[in-house]
Amino acid sequence: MKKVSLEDISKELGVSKTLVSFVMNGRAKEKRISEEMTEKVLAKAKEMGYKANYLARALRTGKSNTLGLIMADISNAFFAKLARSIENEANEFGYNVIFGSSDEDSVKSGKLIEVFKNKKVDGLIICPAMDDIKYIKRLQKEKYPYVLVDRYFADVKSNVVVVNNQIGSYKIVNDQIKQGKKKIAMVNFNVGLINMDDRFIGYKEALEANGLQLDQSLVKNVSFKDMEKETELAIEELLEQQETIDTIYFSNNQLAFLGLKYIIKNNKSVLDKISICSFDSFAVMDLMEIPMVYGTQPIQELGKYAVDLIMKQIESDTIEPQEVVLPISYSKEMM
Amino acid sequence: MKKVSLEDISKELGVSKTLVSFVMNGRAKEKRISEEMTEKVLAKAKEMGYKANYLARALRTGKSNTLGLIMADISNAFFAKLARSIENEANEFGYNVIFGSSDEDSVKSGKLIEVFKNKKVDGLIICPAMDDIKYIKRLQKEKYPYVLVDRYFADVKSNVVVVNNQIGSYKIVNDQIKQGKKKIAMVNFNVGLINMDDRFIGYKEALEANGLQLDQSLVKNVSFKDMEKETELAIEELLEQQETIDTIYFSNNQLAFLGLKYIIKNNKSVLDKISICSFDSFAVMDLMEIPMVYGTQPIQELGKYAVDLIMKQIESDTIEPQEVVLPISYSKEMM
DNA sequence: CTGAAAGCGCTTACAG
DNA sequence: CTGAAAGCGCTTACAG
Repeated sequence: MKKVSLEDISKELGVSKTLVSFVMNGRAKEKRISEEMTEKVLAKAKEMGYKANYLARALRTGKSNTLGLIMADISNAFFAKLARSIENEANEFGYNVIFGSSDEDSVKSGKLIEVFKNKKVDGLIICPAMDDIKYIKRLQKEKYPYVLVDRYFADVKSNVVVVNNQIGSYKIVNDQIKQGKKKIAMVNFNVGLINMDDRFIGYKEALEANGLQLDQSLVKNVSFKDMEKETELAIEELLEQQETIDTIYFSNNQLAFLGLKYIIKNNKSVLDKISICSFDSFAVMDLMEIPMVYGTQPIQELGKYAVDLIMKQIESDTIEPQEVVLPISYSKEMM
Repeated sequence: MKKVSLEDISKELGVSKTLVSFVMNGRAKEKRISEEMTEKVLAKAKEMGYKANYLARALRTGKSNTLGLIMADISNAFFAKLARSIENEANEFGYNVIFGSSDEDSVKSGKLIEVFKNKKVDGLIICPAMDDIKYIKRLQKEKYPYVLVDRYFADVKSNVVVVNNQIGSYKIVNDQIKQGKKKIAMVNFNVGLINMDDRFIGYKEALEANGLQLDQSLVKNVSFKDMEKETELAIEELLEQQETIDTIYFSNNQLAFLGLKYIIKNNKSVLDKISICSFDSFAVMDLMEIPMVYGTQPIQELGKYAVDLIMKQIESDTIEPQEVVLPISYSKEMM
């Protein structure tokens, strides 16, 4: 392991740590340290293979140049891409990212928040689980820099970066109706997350706006824990009423994936009669033979804005919480 | 932000920091601190909302309880799943993970290694890019705990966790031949990575073992940087000779995805004549109408073994480098 | 232009 | 059983 410290260099050179520190941090000019001294220090540092210990610096300055990222599950394509986008933007500011997955479990996210704070991350980017509101409130009170991505809480004024779930959902469902569909089923997450709720509201409003009745038997809710099984069950139940259904609308990519998988395996021909649409896309949707309508979230932008908002907070102590709402795009022209 | 320190508690209670530290670290019994004292400290700590500053602890103990993870690109499904597996296993040991993507660029991975080391991660898990061997050699010399995943270098004895690329590849190609295919094209990465090389070797050996000639015009190499364009070009060139081809074999999931996308868009019918197979799978392969043979890597195990190997190194200073080679599984029974 | 010294918040020999 | 003190490796007022 490395062990050359500032002190080692200063001793070698018979100068103070202060001087070496200034030089190593590029403050030589500012501190009016002579050119030759600067050169000498730099040369010696290189020769000895000096590398600053960021931990020590962080302890002293209170800045770790590390961001904490908490998502439901980094192995999910949406979050994986989000993580990458956040990583890239964080790098632009000289930051690294430490991450953790909550599995939509508030106990886990609570622990992650705690640990990351104690590791002195300069800010937290969180895709909060349902019951995380208590932690978020505390962060808000402590003025700890954080930003919520993908989901948020109506009760806490936060820095937030999300897509417009309601409008996006409305458009997709409205498009189905305009195409003549009248019995549109929805498979949704029941994790109590506002983004999922909004997608449901968009669905409902599209129905209403077109004079259609909301039929609760066409709305299926699925939990995170038993996602696969419950999605399959939901599909089964829906297919039992298949004469009365002409569209199945999935509220996110995972549900769409699981649902389609089940349909294709067990009852593929039903796809001739029933349209599929999804709020969210998964990678190869458009490689499949099944025509589908789906939204695509601007993940790059979500990540970029999230980091930018964190940085603003880190740089200036108090800023008014900002809400960034981005539009989603669609797989084909819709009205 | 938090600011309650050990000292604050010790002052409140009129005891020493030492005592408080022992109690907070659960060493009260061991240090024979009285029950009541222990209780008092714990109560006060809770009351004041004390949280240990891990940075300070790390600086003092030399252990940060953080692992550095460097992959080509965390947004790639393979690496995303690997990251998750590593996260889970690291958590078991009380560790967190800081990550970075190299984009197969050795300059980037070099920087990441440096930064993570200076942030004092206790170990590095690396999916090395082609020219990373120089960094790996240095880590080896410094006895810095690290493990290579997915790829390795024949020149440096390292802790390594990989799949058996050569055998896996052999089996897939051999299976095609047994099914009567004679003209098997391969689309491969030319990033100079040993895992990719091994997949090519497996391909070659399967041909040879079956008395078939290697035809270089059927082997297409693609770079990481222009992956999409070059894959499309490769497919185009292969399809020009389509009378002479009966299988296209992709050496990883990304190439398979891009290649299939292009084929489906531009020349779907060709799939009636040409079989597709892939070393690696992507999520929805088996939802597609196209029959495919593909391998599936034991990603969970890769991550688990990687962390376990790192932990062994962290716990005992010197261990003999170990190589863990895991088998891949296949989408259907093969001979 | 340069240095001595304090301090960030811990842990851990050492001493009693 | 408990405490005073050193030290991890930095940065930064303060002084000259």
